Amino acid sequence: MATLKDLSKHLDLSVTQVSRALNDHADVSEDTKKRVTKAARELGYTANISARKLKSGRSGIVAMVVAAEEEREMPDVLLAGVIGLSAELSKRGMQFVLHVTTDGDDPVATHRKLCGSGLIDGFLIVNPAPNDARIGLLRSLGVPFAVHGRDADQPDYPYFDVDNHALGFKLTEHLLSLGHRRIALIDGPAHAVFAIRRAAGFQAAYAVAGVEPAQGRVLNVEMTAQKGEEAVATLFEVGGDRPTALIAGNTMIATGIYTALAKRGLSIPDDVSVVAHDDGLPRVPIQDFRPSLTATTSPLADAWGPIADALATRLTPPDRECRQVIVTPELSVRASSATC
Amino acid sequence: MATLKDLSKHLDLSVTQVSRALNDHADVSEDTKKRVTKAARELGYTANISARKLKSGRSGIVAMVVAAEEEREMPDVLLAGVIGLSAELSKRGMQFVLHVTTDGDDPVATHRKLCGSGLIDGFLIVNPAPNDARIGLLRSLGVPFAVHGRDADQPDYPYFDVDNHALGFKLTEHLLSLGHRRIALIDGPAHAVFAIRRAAGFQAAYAVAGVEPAQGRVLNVEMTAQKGEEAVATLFEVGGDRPTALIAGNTMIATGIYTALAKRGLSIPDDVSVVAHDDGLPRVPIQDFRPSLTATTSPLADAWGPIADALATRLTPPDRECRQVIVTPELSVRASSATC
DNA sequence: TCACCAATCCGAAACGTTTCGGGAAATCTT
DNA sequence: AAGATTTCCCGAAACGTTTCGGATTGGTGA
Repeated sequence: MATLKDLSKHLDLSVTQVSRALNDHADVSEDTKKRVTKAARELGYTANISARKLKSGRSGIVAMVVAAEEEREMPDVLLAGVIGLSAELSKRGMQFVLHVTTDGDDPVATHRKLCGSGLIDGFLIVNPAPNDARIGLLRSLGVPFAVHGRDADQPDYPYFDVDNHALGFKLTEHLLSLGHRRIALIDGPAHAVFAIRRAAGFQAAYAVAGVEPAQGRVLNVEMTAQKGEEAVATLFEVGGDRPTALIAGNTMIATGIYTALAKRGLSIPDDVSVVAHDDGLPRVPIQDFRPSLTATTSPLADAWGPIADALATRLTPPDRECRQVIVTPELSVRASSATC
Repeated sequence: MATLKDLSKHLDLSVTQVSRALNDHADVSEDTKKRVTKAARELGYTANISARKLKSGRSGIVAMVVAAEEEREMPDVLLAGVIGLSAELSKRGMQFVLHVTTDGDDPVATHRKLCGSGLIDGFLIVNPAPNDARIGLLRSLGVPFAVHGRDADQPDYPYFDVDNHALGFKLTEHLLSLGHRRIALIDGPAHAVFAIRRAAGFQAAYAVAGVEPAQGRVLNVEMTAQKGEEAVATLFEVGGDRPTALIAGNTMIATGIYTALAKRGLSIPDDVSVVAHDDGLPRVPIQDFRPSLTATTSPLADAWGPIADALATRLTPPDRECRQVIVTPELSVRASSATC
């Protein structure tokens, strides 16, 4: 592989000047910049990232640590994240290290080790828990990171999040306005912040409508069709107090709900109204639902670009900008929700 | 972060000796080795990988490049691969870099660039094409790599592969022995070596049985339930020459076949026999099929360990062993296949 | 007593890059 | 025409590790 020294010999310039030319510094003439970049292309020069990192501290590599069990919990979402983030980072000339921890070993320890290994510029975190330990560690170590979601209301780090409170509120408010009172929210695991916020929005909608909130129920499950089906089973086996409307945390759960209700001979929306949040997962497109599904929409795919940007700007001195984005999804009313 | 120099000061030893102690060299006393490792643990020392790579050429990082469109084609398989490989490499103290190329840019160029970036020890390649260009590049560059599958009969590189010819042969032979003559193989994309080999095994079974091979059909599709369903539609719409038996390339395709036949009111195995190859994908467990599915089985999960080993041994001088493994799956006859 | 050997240790150089502190020549000010 | 400024350039040091070639012991056999 060609090195700076090779280039400098070939061009009869100092190594210094070649380096500065390639990094587009001010005090090198336009002419030499052209010559240098041309020669670099011809000789197939690529900067040695190890050497760069060693000297300057920048490698352009960011990492994400995911637990294998977490992968199993929400495979589609994580897959979308891995692909989306990796692609967006590649576009920005950065590289993406995915580190899967096997069952049993601690993600926080893994972060600590990776920090010490001296080749990673920053981290990406998805699906934070309340008061997330990984975030705590990275903050205390002063290592840059960006988060999909957030573990507090006013975080001091860059993130991209959906307004999950508003999302829960809108879906619930819609159903309440149609006259529903016994509504069940079937959403992701209770240890996920997004589910907690959505549940809060759900409660808030009851409060604003002046309806006794005890009539609402929240079920926390893994976000798969299978679990959605089981949740419906739980809700409808238990005698008289059946819900008249269901809210699904994503379209996979909604799929499960649709099949479970069909199995029971209950029709949508005549017997039960169903609404959902749509992440835009390619595997379960919302157009495929019959009857068409009333839903809030905010594609996961929209998140990866901003998150990559947030981390990239965070990494570039001297400003170390802290970019924070919250998007509020719109509600689209379709055929799956009707008056009670 | 603590460095070797910090340790050497703290222990009143030379940097050299600390390094040699940590790397378990022969000419350092057992006593100092103990002292050094203890101090390293206490001070939280982690070797700086950039520096190590720069000097010694070893970083412990291996990369895999996947194209985004390929991800879309076989999401479950690729996800399983990413998780499995990452986990297995982590176990061996190595790290796994996943690089997703966005639509349009060339995977081969990406490999070349990564080779030049000076931080990757070797590559993993999955799902090779016949005469794979990535393999050609890495070979010519002398960069170590290991392959899941193989692009030739007797490759000169480390790999782990299923005997896809035998697999296609066994499934077809089974159906032929039950009296079936019009058999359709619905398998992965025509540009994948595994599908080509299976098709060859399919043809070979016809030849050995002395049956006119023109009665068999091979369909190449993306390996999803959706595409499996569509394939059945193609096969059964076209008038009189319907197949009496179907072979599915994996359990996702088999799922599609089951639903498509059910929709048409065709029963398994009375009207149509169905057999499949089972990759052990967690999403579509073979136990869930009704009637139970006759299949060859070889879990993808069994591949990642051997592949990680193959690459790891390949990377360790001086021997640079070339480990090559082929497994032959067994056929389990169940309820989905019967006499014609 | 002396050379010799094994067992431990160490200094210094090197990997390829960035960056600090200057320096020479050309151009501009007065 | 002398100083000030701009423009372009360079040498050398440093990042943290590994490794080469030797150096220092204490002990052994002649």
